Amino acid sequence: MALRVVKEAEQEVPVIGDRNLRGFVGYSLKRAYHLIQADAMRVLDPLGLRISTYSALAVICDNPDLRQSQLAEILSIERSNTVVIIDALEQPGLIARHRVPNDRRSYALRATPQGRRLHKEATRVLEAHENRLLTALSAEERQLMIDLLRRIDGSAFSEQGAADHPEGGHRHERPD
Amino acid sequence: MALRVVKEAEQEVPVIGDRNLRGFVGYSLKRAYHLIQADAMRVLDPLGLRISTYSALAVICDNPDLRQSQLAEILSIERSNTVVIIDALEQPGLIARHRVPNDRRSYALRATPQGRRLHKEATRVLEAHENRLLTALSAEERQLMIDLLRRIDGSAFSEQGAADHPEGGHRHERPD
DNA sequence: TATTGTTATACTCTATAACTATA
DNA sequence: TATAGTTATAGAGTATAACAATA
Repeated sequence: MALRVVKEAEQEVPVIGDRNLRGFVGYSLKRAYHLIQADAMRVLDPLGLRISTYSALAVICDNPDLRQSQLAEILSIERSNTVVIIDALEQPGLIARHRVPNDRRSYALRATPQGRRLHKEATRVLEAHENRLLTALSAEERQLMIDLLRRIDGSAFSEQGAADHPEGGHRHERPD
Repeated sequence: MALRVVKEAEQEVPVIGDRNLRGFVGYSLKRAYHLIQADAMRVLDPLGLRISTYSALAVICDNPDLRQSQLAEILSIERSNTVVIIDALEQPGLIARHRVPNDRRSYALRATPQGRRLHKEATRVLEAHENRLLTALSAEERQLMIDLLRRIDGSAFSEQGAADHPEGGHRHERPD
């Protein structure tokens, strides 16, 4: 009994927690993204897809004859990282790399019928997943969220003063 | 000239892009998070911090004598992953592991004066970073965004019907 | 038995540099 | 020379299982 009193005394439950971190959009973004991403991975796994391969498959289905570098630009990933993703989609026959007559450097990516079928099924699965995870938000709030996120994303290409500093693209200005 | 015409004809600029993916909150979340995270890493680097170590330092500063397992719970990370983070903070003397008299298994984490100083500076740097990246959003919209994200996060612990199933915490119910 | 911290390991996503073959 | 695809490699974050010390 005395032991229990001591235990409670030393436990000293923190009342602050991460309250101050919550003031950062980035921190709240990270937590929400992690939850959704983990569940998305879980529901895609039985279909043999990961988030990256589903995203690529979706873009390829919607943009026939896309080239890999265009895919990279659309998804904002590095060209080099598209290779393994494309490989993972081509191997099970979900997409195919077709040669382009006029430019033998590039491939025209096209989804196969199986790829389109799997894309449809995965999309249904993901919609159910979001409906399950986002019950706390109304349809309007979900759209509002997407719009706000889109504005963060879009502002990356026109930051404050970008027009005044035409040199632009100064990413790594290590001060050392 | 003829070559240029052919080139334009084959280029076939995609007009869809990721439009369908944009309908997923998870996708927009991922893109926005990635932008913010990359810039946060960049501005924290000169201070010798990463996002994970800054977050841990912030929580430790705000919750003196925190134990590592409590830190893990607050940040929603695995206990095992706190070890390397704590090490990275203890090594340069930003925090200290103090022994707890009543429980020799656990440590009481406390920030040093240097740790508190660096935390303050890093917080200023991160606030500037968010102000720079989130110019597209008003202060009210930023708070709205945080609130919406918090509701996604919070709903993880009280999904639909959770009140009816007091066992709670059923995270990985693999259907296989 | 249960819990705290720990180690080891693996997986996902991302970033960079350098190479090849074409243009 | 510039571009498309590729390879190799590294880093950050996360997840799981198993262990020793302690409760």
